Amino acid sequence: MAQEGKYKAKQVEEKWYQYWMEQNYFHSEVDHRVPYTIVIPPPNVTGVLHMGHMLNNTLQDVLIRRARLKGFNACWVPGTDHASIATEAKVVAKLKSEGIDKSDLTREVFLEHAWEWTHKHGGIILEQLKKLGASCDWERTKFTMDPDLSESVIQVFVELYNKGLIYRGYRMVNWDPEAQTTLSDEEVIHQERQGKLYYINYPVEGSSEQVMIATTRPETIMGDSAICIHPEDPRYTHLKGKQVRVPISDRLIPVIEDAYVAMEFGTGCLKVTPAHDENDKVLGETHQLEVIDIFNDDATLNQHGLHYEGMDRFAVRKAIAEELEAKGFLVKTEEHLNKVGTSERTGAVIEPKLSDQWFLKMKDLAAPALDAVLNKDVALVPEKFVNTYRHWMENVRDWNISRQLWWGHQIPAYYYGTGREDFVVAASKEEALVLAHAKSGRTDVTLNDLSQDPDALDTWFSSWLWPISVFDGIRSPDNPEINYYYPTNDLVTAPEILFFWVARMIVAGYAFRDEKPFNNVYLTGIVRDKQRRKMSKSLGNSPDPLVLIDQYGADGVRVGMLLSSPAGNDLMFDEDLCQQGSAFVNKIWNAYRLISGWTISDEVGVSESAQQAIGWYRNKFQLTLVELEGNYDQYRISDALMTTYKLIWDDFCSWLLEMVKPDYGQPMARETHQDIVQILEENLKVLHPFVPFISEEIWQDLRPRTKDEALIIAQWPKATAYDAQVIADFDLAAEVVSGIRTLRKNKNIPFKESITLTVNNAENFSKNFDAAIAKLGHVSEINYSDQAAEGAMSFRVKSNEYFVPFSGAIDMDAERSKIQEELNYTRGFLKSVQGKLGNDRFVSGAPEAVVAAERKKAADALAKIETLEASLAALNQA
RNA sequence: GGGCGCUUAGCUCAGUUGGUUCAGAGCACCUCGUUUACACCGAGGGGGUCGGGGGUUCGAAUCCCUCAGCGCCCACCA
Repeated sequence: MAQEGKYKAKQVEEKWYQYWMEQNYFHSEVDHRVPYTIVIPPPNVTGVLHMGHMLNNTLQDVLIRRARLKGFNACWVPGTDHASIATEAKVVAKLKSEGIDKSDLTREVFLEHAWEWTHKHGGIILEQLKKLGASCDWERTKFTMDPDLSESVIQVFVELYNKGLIYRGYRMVNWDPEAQTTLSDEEVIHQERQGKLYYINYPVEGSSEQVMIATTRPETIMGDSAICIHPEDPRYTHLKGKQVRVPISDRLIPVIEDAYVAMEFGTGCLKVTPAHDENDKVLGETHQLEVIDIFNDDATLNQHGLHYEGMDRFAVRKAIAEELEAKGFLVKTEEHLNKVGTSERTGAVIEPKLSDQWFLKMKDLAAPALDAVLNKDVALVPEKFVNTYRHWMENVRDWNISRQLWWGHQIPAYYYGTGREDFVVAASKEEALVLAHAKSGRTDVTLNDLSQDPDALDTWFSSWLWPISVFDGIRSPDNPEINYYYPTNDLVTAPEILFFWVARMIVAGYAFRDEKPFNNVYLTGIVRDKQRRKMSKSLGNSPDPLVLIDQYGADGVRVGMLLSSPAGNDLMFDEDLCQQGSAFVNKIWNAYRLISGWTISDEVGVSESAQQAIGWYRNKFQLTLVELEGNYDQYRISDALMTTYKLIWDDFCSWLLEMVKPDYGQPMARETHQDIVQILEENLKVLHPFVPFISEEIWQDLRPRTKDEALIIAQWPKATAYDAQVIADFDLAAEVVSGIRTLRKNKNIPFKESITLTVNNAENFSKNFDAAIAKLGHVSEINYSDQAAEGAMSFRVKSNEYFVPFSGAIDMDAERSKIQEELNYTRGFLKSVQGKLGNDRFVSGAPEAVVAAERKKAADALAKIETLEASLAALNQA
């Protein structure tokens, strides 16, 4: 079918995506084939597509489509994450805009709102992925709060608790006063902030002396329980055993001694606030100090804050500093740069807070997961992340898995009394009751007496099971699906969640299936703008992916994303890349237009140049397949794309099609056309993972295809042996063509005007591509001669010299100086090679092959000098 | 404060075990070219003392040391 006009990406893309869906090509079921599985990093259920998703999912789609073409049973499981803190925050904000406060609602009513929100916005992002061409098995779409996945989470919690790995502890945790929940250490981002160091005097009881301490948080003096000095600090020996009076709150607190204090920092004297600092808490325990929590959950001061009660911590800091100064306690302040922990989600400054939380012991669980990565059972790509991973795993701390949120999996712990240990852990309230009876020894406890822990689990406590739970491998560990699809093959995700998610999935894999969750982890870079800023909504520097797709087509955007994204390196995104992507798509389309527009004839024979060209391309294609294999094996996807890009643009379009193209107005031999179509079809297969839509469009347009013959499920080109000599010979021929073109350009010989070409030193010239050279150089006749032609322009390729008679006046001087220049260069080159060969240490020290290569170079250079000298002499004679 | 990594053409990046098939690719740029698929094009071309310095070696973009700049991860010094 002859094709006319521009390629209409949008129409084509909608058409084929719909067709693929209708034909169910994306769906995978257990069968006899080898599986190739990817589980998607589940995006937030109410999130929208951003550039990071685009990159990530394009990569996954490339991998899955290639696997499908290679005959694997390709299964890409999509889904979404309930993202407890992010989603809850959105719902809270939405309610607030309607004048509803979360605290006015019961848990049940709030959850109704949350579900409503989820149903309304949930899955939008998956619809957006379809626009990109993502060939996910949509029938398998999962959500981390689906009933089966939720059950898996609860089951795992109960199991780990029963094994003694989950415990409830009163500990210092990271409190986000804005979201009013705790955060794991990983969710805390340390930022450098310019702050102040306040020097404050505490009066020593029973003396007129004062002792000066340094603190960055003067507002916490209300919670002070002691002053701490180093036991060997000579400056403070006299304070031992004394008491001091806390300014403003006017309480007496002891002076304690502990080697923890750094004598050289500040004044070497430290105030101890056990409720609000991790280290102080340890000191407090060692020295049995009082714990005074001065904050409410929203980080305003409570009754311990005296007249500051109800004020925000930062306002108090300022106010209290003023009061201290007014009362003469504040000695001085200094500028001080310190690291402040902030919430990854809300940006609020983290408040260390003592509270009851649930923890998972990580040390033992982490061991097999660490080994797996170190011995490359699970390969991280690029490898540099292994170091980071190891460091984290070797120093892994217990995981705080409880969150003071409602949206999520409620912790399956049930309290039956007021004592610290009056609780049981069970999958259901009914089971809990049985356990409660047993544990308490009381049979009068009823279901109504049981109250479930109000906290929800950390989001990652469900997503760490993802590769297992999507195949129901927790609840039913022996089902055929999990046995078939697990472990999955590749995981494609961002390095920022290496610890949050990837590491924990590996831990879960070994903990619950005694097997890794995936073989390879491909860590993509972060998508940044041209100024290297991370693309983010708040900066407003991120283009809308859907707008890009609208503008450049999904194929164009996919190519654009992949053009510059080596594994692990950040991607400097620039819309020009999409431009380049759609230019490539356009190029493919136009090549097809050319091919489909040719007049075919049974009357004409196959031209010699076409025959030579097709022979060459088939070899070149095979070589390229080998290269592609290498690119993919190393997850060098952008290299694989570039390899394909050059194959199509340069080899196929610029060389092959130009060589087979019939002269103007002439028809093409049927056989040639068939060969070209067959070659095009093989090209489409290697193109398909990158540009699925246009490749399918052309494939389907070439000839009618049944539903079993779609490109998406075609067979990857078969690898056959190729002749490297043919490729090398063609490279030489291409250089000859280039030589002719340069000469034409320099001498202003228009292409229309045919030339004759004389090859000197013809025994070294491969005649395999003479017709191709003639076609591309518009050469009417090729002669072979041992002698330099006279009255002709010349150029050289390797050891051959090529002459083109020139009708116009020859610029003898220019020719002479050109040859002279080359002669000088070659002589210099020979000299350096000879110098090397004259060096005994080189000849004896370097490997023989290297020395031999140098000798050959010398001989070649010598021969070249001779021919150059002869040419020069001939020129001088003329 | 500790650990890891980066610095190669105007831009984004390749360069596996040190050896002129290693100084490359794509884009951008310059020149010429549009009745014959594509100007989202074709042909041709210019451009880097491989961050600075030192060392090892017959030979270094590649190995070692050092300086400068950048990035990431981890970390409780008030």
